[in-house]
Amino acid sequence: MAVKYIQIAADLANKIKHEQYAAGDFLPSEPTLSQLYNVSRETIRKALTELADAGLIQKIQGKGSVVINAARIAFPVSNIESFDELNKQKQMHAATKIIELTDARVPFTISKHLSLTETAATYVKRLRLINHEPIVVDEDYILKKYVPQISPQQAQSSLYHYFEHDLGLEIDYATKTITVEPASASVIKQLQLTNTNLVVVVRSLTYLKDTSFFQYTISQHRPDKFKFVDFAHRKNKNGGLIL
Amino acid sequence: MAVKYIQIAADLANKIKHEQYAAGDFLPSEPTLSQLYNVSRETIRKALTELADAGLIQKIQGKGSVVINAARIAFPVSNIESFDELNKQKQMHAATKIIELTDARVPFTISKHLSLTETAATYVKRLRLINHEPIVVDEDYILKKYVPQISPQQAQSSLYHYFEHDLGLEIDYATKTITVEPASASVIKQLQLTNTNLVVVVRSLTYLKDTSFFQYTISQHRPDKFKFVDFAHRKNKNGGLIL
DNA sequence: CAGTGGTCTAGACCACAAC
DNA sequence: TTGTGGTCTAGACCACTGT
Repeated sequence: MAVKYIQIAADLANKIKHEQYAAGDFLPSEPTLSQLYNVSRETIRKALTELADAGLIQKIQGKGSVVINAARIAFPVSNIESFDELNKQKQMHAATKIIELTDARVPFTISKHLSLTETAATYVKRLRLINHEPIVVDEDYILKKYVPQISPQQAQSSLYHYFEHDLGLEIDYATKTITVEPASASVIKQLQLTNTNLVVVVRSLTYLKDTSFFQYTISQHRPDKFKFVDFAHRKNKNGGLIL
Repeated sequence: MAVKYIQIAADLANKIKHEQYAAGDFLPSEPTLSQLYNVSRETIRKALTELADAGLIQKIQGKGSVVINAARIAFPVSNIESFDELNKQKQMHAATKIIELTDARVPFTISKHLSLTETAATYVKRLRLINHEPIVVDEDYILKKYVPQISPQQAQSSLYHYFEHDLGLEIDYATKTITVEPASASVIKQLQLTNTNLVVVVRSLTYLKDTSFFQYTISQHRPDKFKFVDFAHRKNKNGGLIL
């Protein structure tokens, strides 16, 4: 049996999705929900906080919790999603072509920055295609310390699935930068760029639940196929927590 | 006097910043902090949750809260920051040049999508320069319903400051998309693009605390000057809350 | 005023990590 | 087993929104 507030959040999210609570409606008040689900009010509040963080509702003091217009748009690359997960969600035909799979060391620019002691890694370079069009060139450095071996079969399918389900690694967070940069000749060829030499570069540093650095990824996207969707609450209204 | 858990979070954040708690260290346990600050444990937990959301610590069940390597990188465009706020943080010389300031209506592609009833807006087009280089062309549609008048002086400085401090509007959240698109001839000229005709386009829909739509912004960035930094916890491990 | 969400408490029990 | 964080409760008081 899972945790109550997650169950309640999932239940409410489902009702919002099926428009039992439509956009603009108010949810029942916290005391009411507390009775409905037969839990304490704090538990209801945790559930509602989940929904607010997910952008499904907006809490308004003195009034209630409003369901937000769920007109969200396509292809979110945020929140540490993998190519494979994206693919499932969007029901597109995806394919992966391995370009390289060797041993390597995490680039020095990264390892010095993180003061890594172990830099032995597996390097994987892959071309991602959607509906038979090349979209992304992914390069991964995966620390040997956590994943000693990666087979071509594993690189072919979802590495995340392999890491999480088969190896039991728990990925927790990532820092990501997005820039636009000129591509190398080989990447231009692989992505079949014609009118430009620019690609969108997403660099990710991925960490495990115990805060250890685990993976460095460089994704080079075709600029005409790239879309990043973000939902953000305004912050720093309070005590700061800056930098 | 502000809220306790925010104060505590700010205090801890400060101590982390000044390396009283260094990266890799564990914070005192929750019961210990509870005694130190003379508050209940739930209040401590709220403070720690703030720090975790901000990416300053990582909570590990059974072990404690670790201070995360704060080697975060520059120029975060996330979390609904304004050009002006960015400028202050980074201590660069910024300037704004107004290109256009007229009445207009929110573009139909947006208004139909949000089923707006009121579409009367002020349109502002501005060129942003950093260290005397053109960086961004911003176009804003601001609903007249909330901001009847915008003077050139106000458009020249920070509109956010005007909205929040002078008008008392409370901006709460935004949805944002990032794409790469060919620029118009005028934008190419304004941004002084030479080797490319591509710009990074950030489109934002901004909402107030009462969930009402308030502003639509289109920012066109010089690709060589664009950088987006993101910090994300992995989600969807729990009950879902998908889409 | 009554009803809403926001904060806070003092305790309880559970899940996990380390010894 | 001990100590850690994770969940949950039943109640309290405060701040804000409406009437």
